[in-house]
Amino acid sequence: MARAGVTVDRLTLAAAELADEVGVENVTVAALARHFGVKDASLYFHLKNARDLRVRIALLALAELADRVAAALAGRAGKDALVAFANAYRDYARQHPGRYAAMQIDLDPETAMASAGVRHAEMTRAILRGYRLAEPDQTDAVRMMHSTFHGFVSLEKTGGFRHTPRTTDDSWTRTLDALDAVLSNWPSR
Amino acid sequence: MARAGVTVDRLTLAAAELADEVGVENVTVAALARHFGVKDASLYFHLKNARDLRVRIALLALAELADRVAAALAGRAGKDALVAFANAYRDYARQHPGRYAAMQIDLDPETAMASAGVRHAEMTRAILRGYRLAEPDQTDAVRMMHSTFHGFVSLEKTGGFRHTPRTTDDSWTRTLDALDAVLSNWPSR
DNA sequence: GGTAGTAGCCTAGCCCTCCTAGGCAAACGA
DNA sequence: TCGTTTGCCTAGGAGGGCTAGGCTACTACC
Repeated sequence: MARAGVTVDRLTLAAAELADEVGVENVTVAALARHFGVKDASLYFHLKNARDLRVRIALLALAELADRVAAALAGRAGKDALVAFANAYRDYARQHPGRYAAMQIDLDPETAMASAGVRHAEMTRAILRGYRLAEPDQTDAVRMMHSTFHGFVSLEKTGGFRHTPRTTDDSWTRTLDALDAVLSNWPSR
Repeated sequence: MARAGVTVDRLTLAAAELADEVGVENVTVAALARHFGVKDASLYFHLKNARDLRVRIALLALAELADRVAAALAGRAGKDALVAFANAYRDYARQHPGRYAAMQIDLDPETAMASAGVRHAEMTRAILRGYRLAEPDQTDAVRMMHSTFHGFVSLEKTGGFRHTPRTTDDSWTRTLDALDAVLSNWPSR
């Protein structure tokens, strides 16, 4: 009988698309096998286990996001760079809710170090060059930035902002204004 | 044979404790049934389904958190209130990781409106009284605050800050300083 | 205090997912 | 063309989610 031509990469991509459609929690090895017209047991030739699959989705998403952020950041500095970074981040999360959710998985340290998350962290730090912050303020600022972005995006997604009529887009713009303001004028100890 | 004396409240509490121990994703109806020395099918007399159980954990957590925040806020104003709120929030999330994770479930609008999440939102807004912000800045500031808290706590938990030596406690303190600074000096449009 | 009704638990059983063991056939390199 | 590897298969066990239908312990009311 003809082979389906399954590879780990095709598997990961299909899983990522499935995640965006039906949510990560519904990305199962069995569903993926059905998508390829193959028995679920066959996929264990390519995958270690179900967690392995989710980790691969997360790594794919991290790489894609880092690419997008890098493209958005090219040739920009200061607030311009901050806004471009933030919008690339939020847009990715909204266009790929499943991939974004998958990214939140707890990676073990070695995997995390080998992932595009490192590139991501470096780019975040690069933005702060425009704001002239020395250590340890720089680390604190990086953490605050990332917290704000991630927090906003995930609250927006789970409907945490639904009870107020104001559009989330407007709040997002103003939050970035505020972030730019603190970074420009970081409080001293 | 003697009855186990299972009630929805006891079930929810046990599930919340189980969530803190083994993670929400491992809170199963079957595991809960074992804990009460009862068959899993019996629990469907008390619960609609597995999702119902998770929603109940979320509602319990929201109520507990709102209580803690309310206690922390009593008699405080300005930055003092901001810091007390933030610490109550973060402490709860760290002491009850499973409950906190359960809180992130997507509640349907009616359930959300009837939950302690509303109280929580009101208290967040109350803090801003000390900063004299008019609408719509107030809403934007509430959203930014909540985003920062949630983002920081969840990144801290999933290990997003592990790659830098600086302690998360220090970054947290400085993030609150920065937040206080922007709220005190909210940028105009 | 007997008894009807209901609340609380049971068994049986179906479907789904995860995963392992062992087998066979297609594709490929020598 | 003939192994060897690669890719898929069947069979099956373990465990979670959930339904249907039945029995029993408790409660309330006459």
